[in-house]
Amino acid sequence: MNTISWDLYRTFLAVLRTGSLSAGARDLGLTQPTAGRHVEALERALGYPLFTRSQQGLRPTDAALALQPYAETLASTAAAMERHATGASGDISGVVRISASDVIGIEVLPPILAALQDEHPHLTIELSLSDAVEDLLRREADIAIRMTNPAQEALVAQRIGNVPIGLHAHQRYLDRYGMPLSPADLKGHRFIGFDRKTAFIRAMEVRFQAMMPTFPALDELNWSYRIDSNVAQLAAIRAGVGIGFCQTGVARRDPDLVRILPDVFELPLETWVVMHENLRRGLRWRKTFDALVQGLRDYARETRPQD
Amino acid sequence: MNTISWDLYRTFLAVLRTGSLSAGARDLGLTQPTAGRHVEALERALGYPLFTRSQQGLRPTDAALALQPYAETLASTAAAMERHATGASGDISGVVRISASDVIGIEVLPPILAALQDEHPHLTIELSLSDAVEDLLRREADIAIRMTNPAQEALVAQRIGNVPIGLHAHQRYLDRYGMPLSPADLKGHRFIGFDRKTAFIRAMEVRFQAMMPTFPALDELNWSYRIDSNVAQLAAIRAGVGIGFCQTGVARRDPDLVRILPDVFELPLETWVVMHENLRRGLRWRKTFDALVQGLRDYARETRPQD
DNA sequence: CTGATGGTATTCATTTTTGAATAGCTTCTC
DNA sequence: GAGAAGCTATTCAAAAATGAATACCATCAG
Repeated sequence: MNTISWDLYRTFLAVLRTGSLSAGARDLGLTQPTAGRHVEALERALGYPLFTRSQQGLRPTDAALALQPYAETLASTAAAMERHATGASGDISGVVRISASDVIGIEVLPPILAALQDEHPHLTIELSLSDAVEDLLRREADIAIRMTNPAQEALVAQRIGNVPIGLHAHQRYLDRYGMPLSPADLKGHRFIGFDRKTAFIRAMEVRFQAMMPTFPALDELNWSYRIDSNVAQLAAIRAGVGIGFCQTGVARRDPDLVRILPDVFELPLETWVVMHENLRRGLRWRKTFDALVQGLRDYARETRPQD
Repeated sequence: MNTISWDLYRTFLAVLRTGSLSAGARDLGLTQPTAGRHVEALERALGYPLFTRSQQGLRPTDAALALQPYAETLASTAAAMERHATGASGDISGVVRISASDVIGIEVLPPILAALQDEHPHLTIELSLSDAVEDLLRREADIAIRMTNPAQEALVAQRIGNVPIGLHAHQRYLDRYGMPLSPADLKGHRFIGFDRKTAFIRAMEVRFQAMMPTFPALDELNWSYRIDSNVAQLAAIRAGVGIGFCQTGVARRDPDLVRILPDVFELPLETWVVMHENLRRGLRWRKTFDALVQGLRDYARETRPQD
């Protein structure tokens, strides 16, 4: 019995992801006939079909979908291996992949990483911005900036500190609609919030109401601008759309953003930098990790009222 | 830039594991020249050597060793994928890989699994026996029998119960050397123990001394027969070599094995059956999981004094 | 209805990969 | 010191995988 070529798994995944032989082949730098042959060979090896062919693409069967997680793991591992492999080991060069939330990635990381790259010009940074927690054990990223204390073993973690979330609005908005001076004042204002409520948001709402009993019920507020992206919420705050949530560290940098009711509303948010411990010995990850810890600590320090 | 073929990683790993092109090729069903060409191609793609060639094989460079963990993950994932893929999905057929300690795998599992296979003749069982905890998240096994409460998420776990470890000896040994009736009596006896002390053993020793203050210090006992394998320890107990540690459930099955000082010495040992939650829907894993839980619960029940 | 776009299947020449055979080296055993 | 066993490197013919070209089908916009 001949074992199955791993390359077949790769094109299988590409076809599965893209939904067609042509697109999958394009992603892989192959041609459509070879992609077709790979899928065919895999199906022959397994003894059952993985896709139902049609003129507008290939629809995966249940069996194919069941295999997808494995193929995804293969892909992320191979990508991590290639990242690790490229770049001389003694030098600080090659690729480091960082996972962070979109706000951090857009508002906070650029200057930190720019300075790092100034120092190490051969270092390439891959930034993966999403609130989905990428799995460091599965090597979907090398280093992650997390908002939860990482309990998993095999990870190196450094606590940055608490960068709380506060309520903010632009000065222009406040000039027109007035500054809320008590929780009750909030009821008349326009609020920027989430569009669809994820499980995380829901959980936070509950925690939130429990923590801040003087705060009006969230349902009673006027959520007049709803968008899921935190960055887009921030943009809305800056544009004077209304009052929204935002990390105090980010808001503090913009002189026109004003914190609302700082004594009443404050949602703590722990920040951690986390890395797989296998990477600890690699110079480039170590340096990047240290730079992130340092840079984020500086950022966290800005957060505290210091003036 | 052309991406690296995943098959190169596979032969890279085989060569790394076996230490030579020839042996690696043999494992993979290839020939030595192709294995050599694969390694060469990988080195060319990365831009640095992975092995130093010699007449007696290939010695890996540091860079190669750094890449090994990734390749191992690839291999175990690909193996899991193939296991998952073979066997029709509606039927109970294909391969299930179980990880267990050697004692459990040799003394307890055979009848359970035999009954399961009687019922499902197309089911193939792979047993991986070691005390090394195989990682279910990394798919090194499908189902594991663990002695610790599995804290990781993404796992389905069922608690079996407490199957404590007790001191045991063969009747023949006791006839000749006498039955210890108090902890102090133990000092004159011959003991069967571990050869090299692992971190786990050391930790258990500490816990042990703390739990059983009336027990003599372990250093004072006469460890006259030392062997790391638990199965070999059991064999030694059965051969009348001396007094040794053994799961009470296993010992109870052999009428000639006598428990020593049951009221004084008892080391609790929790048992769990654990599985990756992705496999919950697969019929063959579900069935095997259930059979293991049922069979081990029966085994645990035997343990309790019931006569 | 027509043309553009994007998909699969098939054919065939070309390129690439592979294996068998062989030479040459080292180590170990008798 | 002879011989066996195990290894790498190289050569060359055979086998396998690939890509370009093409036919053909579905969908959508105008």
